[in-house]
Amino acid sequence: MTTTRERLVESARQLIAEQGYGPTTVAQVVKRADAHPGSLYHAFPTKQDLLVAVLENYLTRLRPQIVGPAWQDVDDPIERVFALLGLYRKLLVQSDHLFGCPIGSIALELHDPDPPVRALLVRNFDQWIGAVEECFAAAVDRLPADADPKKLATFVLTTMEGGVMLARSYRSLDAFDAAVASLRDYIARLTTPRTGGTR
Amino acid sequence: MTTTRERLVESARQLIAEQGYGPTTVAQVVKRADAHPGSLYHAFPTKQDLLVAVLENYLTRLRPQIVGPAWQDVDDPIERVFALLGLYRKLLVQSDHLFGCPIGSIALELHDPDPPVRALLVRNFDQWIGAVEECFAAAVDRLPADADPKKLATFVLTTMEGGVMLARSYRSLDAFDAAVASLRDYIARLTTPRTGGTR
DNA sequence: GTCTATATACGGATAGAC
DNA sequence: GTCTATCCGTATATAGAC
Repeated sequence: MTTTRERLVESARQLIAEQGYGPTTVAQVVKRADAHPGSLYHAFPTKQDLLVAVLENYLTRLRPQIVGPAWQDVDDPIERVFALLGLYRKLLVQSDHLFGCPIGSIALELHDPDPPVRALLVRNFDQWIGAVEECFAAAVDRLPADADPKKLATFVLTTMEGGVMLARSYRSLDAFDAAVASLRDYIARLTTPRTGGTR
Repeated sequence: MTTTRERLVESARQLIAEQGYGPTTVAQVVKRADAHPGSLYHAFPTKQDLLVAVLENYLTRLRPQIVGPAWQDVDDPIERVFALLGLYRKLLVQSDHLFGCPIGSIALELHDPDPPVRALLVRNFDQWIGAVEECFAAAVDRLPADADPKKLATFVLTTMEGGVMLARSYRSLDAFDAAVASLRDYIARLTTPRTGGTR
């Protein structure tokens, strides 16, 4: 059983992911949720309040919807990093290269978001970085002594965000794959120092 | 001496960079260009035609406005890669972390751009990658035999785009610096194999 | 707390004189 | 090719009955 409020947030989440925040109208949200304008404005006085709820919802979805499935059959911490990137690749394939990271898309669409929105974007990025940071932290014994798990996790995020951006623009996985392959090469050189070179 | 058309494109370019494409209104463009609606619609029948002109304009600006200044005092091809990233860092500092790559921002704002727009986004990305690819091509003798200059250049672009995205969201250079430092570490390990590890 | 109907503002685009 | 004035659709948000 779902409440009207839950259906509104879910509808808004989908529409914003598909079209962006600006182009998504409250009328569309109301229609997809099979609700009415009065109900929406009762739960969310402004459109931005709805966006805040969507961004809070993404915080609760990262582990069960993204990280969990990606790590389902992968135990090695370093491989989990690339399993996560592999999931984004799968989403690109499934969507015919239309997929975009919803957080990254909102972050770039809104050039100067109001503080509550920006704070939630930051929390979403922090959570993603934190998940990847766990992997590198679990593999510290295979990394150089001066390696910084959080720094590496941030690098993984920039690679994902940049890769998804280019995949959608090029309608091709080439750039995404090139970036991820380079990242894999880097991590391989980090984890197995002094033996690479010829592969 | 500038034509009305040139002033319109320049005004649109600035406003779109500041606010995004959707939020920029033709009324704003006309006002900043000190022109009138009739003139704009004479030169650009639709708002999208104006966007196309802006994206074509960016193609002509990359070398003189971005790449040229970044490489002014840098001859080493590998250092030129990081000088270019350094310029983006400078733009972030100067703008109090509000800067965003205009091409990347438009690419993510428009979830499914019309073909002429998408083609121009691709040409802009291609041109950026091409400039960095030149650097790696000029340094092939210092790279592993199987290194691919274009692949590396694409990786640099994802790092820049992801880094700029995070810098603007966090209002901080930390994530940008972490990504660029990781990239530098990678390139260092590529160019000086079998000697790294302790730095 | 849900619904219908609507106010109010603003956007892109156009008309037509000059 | 430039200007003034304006149309028309649509968007957020509100009013107020139930």
